[in-house]
Amino acid sequence: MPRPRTSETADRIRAAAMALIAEKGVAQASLREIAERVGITKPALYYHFASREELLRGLVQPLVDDMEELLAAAEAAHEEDPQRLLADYFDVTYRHRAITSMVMTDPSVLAHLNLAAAVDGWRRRLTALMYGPEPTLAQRVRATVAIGGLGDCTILDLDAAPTEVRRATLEAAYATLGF
Amino acid sequence: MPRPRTSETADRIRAAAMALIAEKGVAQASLREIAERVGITKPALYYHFASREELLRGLVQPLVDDMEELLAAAEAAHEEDPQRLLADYFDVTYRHRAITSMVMTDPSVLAHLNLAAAVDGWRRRLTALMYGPEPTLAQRVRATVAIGGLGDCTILDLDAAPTEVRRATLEAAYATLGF
DNA sequence: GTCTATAGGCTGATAGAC
DNA sequence: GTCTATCAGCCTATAGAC
Repeated sequence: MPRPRTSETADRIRAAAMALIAEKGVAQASLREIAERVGITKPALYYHFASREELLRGLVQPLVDDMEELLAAAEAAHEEDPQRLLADYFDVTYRHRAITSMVMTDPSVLAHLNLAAAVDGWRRRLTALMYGPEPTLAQRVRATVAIGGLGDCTILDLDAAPTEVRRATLEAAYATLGF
Repeated sequence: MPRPRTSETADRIRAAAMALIAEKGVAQASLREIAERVGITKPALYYHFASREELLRGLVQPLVDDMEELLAAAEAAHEEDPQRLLADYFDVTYRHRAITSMVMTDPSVLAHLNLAAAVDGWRRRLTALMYGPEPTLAQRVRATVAIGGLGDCTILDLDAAPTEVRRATLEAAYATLGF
């Protein structure tokens, strides 16, 4: 079933799926309703995506790819500066904040796509870069609070300029780390 | 439809539902599978619960009740000590960590039970107690990181003594607040 | 690329016997 | 309190016409 690399309809389907999932969660976002919003019928979706799961996987892939690339680069460069690491992590989650928000609002996407372990791995790898390969309990807790809380802030509605939110969030997360 | 105040079967149903939701998320926890685990048939559930929604609501109610009670008491006493407030908040979430974990793993329960606004209100009320009624952007961000990150820690598997996890978590959250 | 029609399975929920 | 039998409604997915 050869399909074009990029399809305008496929993009509209993805956009409709994202919006619907943000509103009602993954499980409630049915192909019927997605098709309805795009203005086509349900079977037409199957011309653009082999299955519902393939559609969902395509939604989160940009975030997954960028995060893996960031961590691989940081590990290769032995990047140890916590402020730099937090900033890079924030920027990736913020760039894909529509996806971040979707995932944080309904993490069952991760379970359904077998991505929960990957996300857990991101946290552990980030912690290892900042505190070394065998962090203490206190260090693991501090990293968890900083990274988890940072994620909460990227999706928080603060009616403030993004640059200010970014600065305030990075300051708060850095204070948590206790360096 | 008068039913006994406490029913051993109802408790077993709730336990099975909690376990199943923890494993597969709310949407995937069907009445059929819950009944199967309890060892009864699906219609038998309806003797104990009027609907699936009533069953779900009963699962999270203990956490909701305790948290509302904690906040009402803190507000009545004009409690302002951040360390005390964080500790009380941690203790409630930890006491109900099975529920906390369930909610954080799959927040769509909250949306389905119209509880998302309530949880958001908890964070705002806690922030107001610590920083006053009109916190700055930096203060709101710090409170969000501290409270959100604290929640992450109550469900983190750290293979350490609970008292140590508690101490480390409260230290990290307090450091975030920047007092 | 999109359609109509349909298969087959799962869901929450109810009726009524025991 | 629990059962069997059953309902309508929703789902993902496919077949085949245009």
